[in-house]
Amino acid sequence: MTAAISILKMEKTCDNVSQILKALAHPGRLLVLGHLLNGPKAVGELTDLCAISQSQMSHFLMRMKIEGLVTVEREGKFRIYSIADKRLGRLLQTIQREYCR
Amino acid sequence: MTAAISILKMEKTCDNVSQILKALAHPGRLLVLGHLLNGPKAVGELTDLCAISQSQMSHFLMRMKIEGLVTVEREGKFRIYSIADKRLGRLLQTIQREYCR
DNA sequence: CGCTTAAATTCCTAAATAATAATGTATGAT
DNA sequence: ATCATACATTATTATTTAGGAATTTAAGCG
Repeated sequence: MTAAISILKMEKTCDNVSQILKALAHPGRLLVLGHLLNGPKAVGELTDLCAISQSQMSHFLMRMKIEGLVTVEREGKFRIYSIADKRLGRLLQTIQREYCR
Repeated sequence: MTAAISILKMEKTCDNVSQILKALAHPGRLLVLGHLLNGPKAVGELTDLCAISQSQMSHFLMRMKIEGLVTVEREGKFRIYSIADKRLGRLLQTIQREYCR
């Protein structure tokens, strides 16, 4: 029974999964991820796009980096953030498809 | 450009979406929803399946009902909870597919 | 009616999260 | 070496959330 397997897996993974979802579950961070879904961006770009303070954006990004949702790479004096992996991309797309219409 | 549309929608919906995700983002509630994905269940059943206290389960269910994730109906002295809609079902399945393996 | 079971509600305390402001650090340009 | 830019870090306070215990409500049964 496939449902039973899912539950067994879920019992083992729900702590990690809920950590990930907590990192997603914020209007500001969700919007940042939405923009990153369109491609990697520097902090300043994201700050402009989301119209929030530099400090708050930095906190958002730090949090999401710690949780493994985003990755950074340096490019001169900029830092370019990206969606960390395909799984998150697919999850975000599902969220958009189901709830952003 | 479909991505731009998504961002516009996301700007409008991210508060609501993040509310929903917050309600999901808890190991206990996630597990409850996992069980409900297998079909409607009474509070006592869920309490046994998840091995948590009656009080905590009731808190979980109340929270999720307020956020519209679950629905209740009375059946004698039991209260039967269900996943509120297909959208949530699909979201949960995506979460399981991507993160519960 | 009084009792039991099922579940909700209230109350309380601890812990996590969020927001803002201020300060610090690395890089590139002059 | 100095300065501006880009971003991170720290500190602080306010708000939310979590969890447990106790109480309450509602239904069914003797």
